[in-house]
Amino acid sequence: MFNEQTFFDTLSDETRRRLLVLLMKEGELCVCELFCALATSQPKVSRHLGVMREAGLLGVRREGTWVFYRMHPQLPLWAYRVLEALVQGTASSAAYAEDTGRLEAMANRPARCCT
Amino acid sequence: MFNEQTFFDTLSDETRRRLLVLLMKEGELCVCELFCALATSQPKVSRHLGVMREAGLLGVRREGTWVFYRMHPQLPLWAYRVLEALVQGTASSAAYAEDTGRLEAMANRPARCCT
DNA sequence: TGTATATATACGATATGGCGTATATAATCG
DNA sequence: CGATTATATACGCCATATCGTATATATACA
Repeated sequence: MFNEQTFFDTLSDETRRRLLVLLMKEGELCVCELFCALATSQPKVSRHLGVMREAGLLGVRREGTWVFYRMHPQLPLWAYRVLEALVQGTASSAAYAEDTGRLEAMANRPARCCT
Repeated sequence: MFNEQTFFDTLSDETRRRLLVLLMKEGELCVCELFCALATSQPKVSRHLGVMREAGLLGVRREGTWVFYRMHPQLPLWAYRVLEALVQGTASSAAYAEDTGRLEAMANRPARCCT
């Protein structure tokens, strides 16, 4: 079940907020797309995704060797509204533009993943 | 100016969230009302209020020896929406009911303060 | 079965944040 | 000014979270 404290702990980390904004906007992304978009290391992103999955924030789907993450379909409405407000607040930021820029610049995703 | 990281750091603490919800609902409260409502110590509440004031989340008004806190009037819209969603998520919680219960049970506030 | 790719986890080090207690500041009033 | 009430800050302690690096797991494919 969903815990308020855990939810806000999640939001207190910038990396996790960037991941959440991307997933809110793009719908579903694989791990390699996410750490490419954020220009950071794979273990770092995996750890943060794991935290959010255990917190009930994210849903996961495996397809071959790729793992796709998305927002959890049964997220409480109030939590979803918090995230929508976060997306709104982030929309015009330079950091978000850079993240989406790298995501869109990534060739053949996820078929030929970054390394 | 308003910092996103600082804002979410604020929300990661339960005491601060309880204070924010009370201020969102009640509009303006003095320090003694707040630490009575939360049934906790005065220094603890003062420190958290100070953190939120410096973060640009709260406005302050002094009246004699009392200090009244309220939500900052120029809070960014997206941040206000986050807080509205938090209020919604908290509305039916037992903790919130207890906080408001203690606040309303407090006699002659703020004229004759607790202790 | 062996290798390669994608993802997850373990571990030690470091940094940060919250707490309780004590004390300092600020304002009122006699 | 001295005392009282209300609020703010200082300090030391402890718990937790994040990071980088290394390694483990899982799947696909030759």
